[in-house]
Amino acid sequence: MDEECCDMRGMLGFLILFLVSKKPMHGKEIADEITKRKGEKPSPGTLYPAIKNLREAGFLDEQKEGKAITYTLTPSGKKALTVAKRKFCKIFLGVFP
Amino acid sequence: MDEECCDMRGMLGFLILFLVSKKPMHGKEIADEITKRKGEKPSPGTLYPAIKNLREAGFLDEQKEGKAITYTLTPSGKKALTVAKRKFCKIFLGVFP
DNA sequence: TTATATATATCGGATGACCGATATAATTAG
DNA sequence: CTAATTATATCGGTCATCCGATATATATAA
Repeated sequence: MDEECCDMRGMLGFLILFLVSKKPMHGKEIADEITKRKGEKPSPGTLYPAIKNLREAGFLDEQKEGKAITYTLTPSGKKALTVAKRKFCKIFLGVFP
Repeated sequence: MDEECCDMRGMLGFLILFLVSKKPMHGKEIADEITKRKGEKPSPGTLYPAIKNLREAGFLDEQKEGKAITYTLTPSGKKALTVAKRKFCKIFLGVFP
């Protein structure tokens, strides 16, 4: 909450699933894409635990490539995203032009 | 985070501003509308402090009517919502069909 | 080889969303 | 009138998002 806008926190796991559904990504790429959309870079302390949670929930697969770890959606991750998208669109119906 | 979907928490203040921008509402009405959209009722402990924060930020005006308090957007609340909507649409670009 | 840059990961702390329970206030029902 | 219902509000606690700082691991540069 600041002077010109309300707090826009939340939905991080959902956003990560959505981004990774578009193409496989490693952590830094996810961070960069979120930076682009939010205008602000998420800190490592935010991003990596969130990725870890999604992995532990079985929604993300990881593939180590050198020092980077590339994430893709698991089948249940795809299902979760489908459900989440439906929920999201219902909650925020009318916001998008 | 549950088994079939990621955590969808967040954006509560934004959602309240958006709902109130459509028509003046009292607390219970806001709760009912959120119930409709989320399929789950927000608890009083969630809703009223969030409304209070928005009021204190100057985004909501209140008008007591019997025991109900009807909320409307202040001019700066309208501005805040405009900014927030732009941010929201950018962050979640591509999610809505 | 060592030094630097870059990607990943964790830590302790803060804040908002969230809960269920409880309390208060006003209106309606009996 | 009293009792029940309904709307608002707070409380103590949990959890995810969020931060900046720090640590670890890997690749690249010198």
